[in-house]
Amino acid sequence: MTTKRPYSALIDQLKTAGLRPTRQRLALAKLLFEGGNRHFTAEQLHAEAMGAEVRVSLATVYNTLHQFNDAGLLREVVVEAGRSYFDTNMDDHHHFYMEGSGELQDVDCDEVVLTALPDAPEGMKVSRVDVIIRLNPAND
Amino acid sequence: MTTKRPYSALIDQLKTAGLRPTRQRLALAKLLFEGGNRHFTAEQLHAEAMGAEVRVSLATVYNTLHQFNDAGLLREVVVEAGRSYFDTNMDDHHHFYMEGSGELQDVDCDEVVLTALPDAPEGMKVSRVDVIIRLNPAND
DNA sequence: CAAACCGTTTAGAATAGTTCTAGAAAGAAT
DNA sequence: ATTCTTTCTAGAACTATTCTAAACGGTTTG
Repeated sequence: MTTKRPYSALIDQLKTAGLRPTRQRLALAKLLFEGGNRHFTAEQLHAEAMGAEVRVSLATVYNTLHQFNDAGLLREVVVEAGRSYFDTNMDDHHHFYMEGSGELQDVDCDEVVLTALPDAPEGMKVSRVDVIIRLNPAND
Repeated sequence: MTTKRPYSALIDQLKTAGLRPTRQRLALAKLLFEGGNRHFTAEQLHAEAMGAEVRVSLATVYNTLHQFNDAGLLREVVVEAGRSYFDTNMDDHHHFYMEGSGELQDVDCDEVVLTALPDAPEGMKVSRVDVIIRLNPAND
């Protein structure tokens, strides 16, 4: 077993990203990256941390999420004005968005095939292509 | 000339949508739909209205934009958390988004070809597919 | 045309989500 | 240990948006 150094992988990831492995960052990273991929808002993560043993301020949650985003450990998904979602799945993929419940669901990248993309305008380069499939309850 | 009934088309559109053609709605509709397609935020439209002859409250701008959106006269585009953009172009199309400047640009739908889309989950139907091509300044 | 009716507008307050601030705490360096 | 610097915190501030209650204005009716 490797229980002696429980979070060495996480610590290394943080260090590599130029982030000191503080108690708070480790605790949040643990919540986020242990177990499968997740979608959540800052408020949700904060509530979850408070519910668990972890005591972090909301400001720290926001800071940490942005730092993790910049470091490529997670990504922000914009589907709704006035609310930021984050996604720990860093594979190339897209999203279903349930407009009623506000729920997000991953769509594997091979299920959405983009066979044509326009050239970026002069002096610009594409940083990312987001495909959001908005869903409503069917009433058949 | 047809200056006698200058906005009869707009008036009819509003009536058809179940909206009374009030002074404010007509003035905003005029700003929005005369001249080509546009991207803007509520604040921008409000500022523009104030700059012109039109006196409308910000709350009315928000109300009107949502009513127009629901009526299918324009559509909301979500590209950035914490800020709503609206687009008067109702043709099927997608968007470039300049992450630096916050500018939006239309991408004709035949420039983005989606050859595969996943089935919507049970009991759901697709209401819209948004493709957002995020751009950054190239530094070649 | 007047009166009444109800949708609409308004200014300002309220709210939600996020960011900022200044001081306290805690890793890291010496 | 001491210093140095980054990070954390609570709470204030800020931004975009929505709500509220009262005033207004189209519209319909008599």
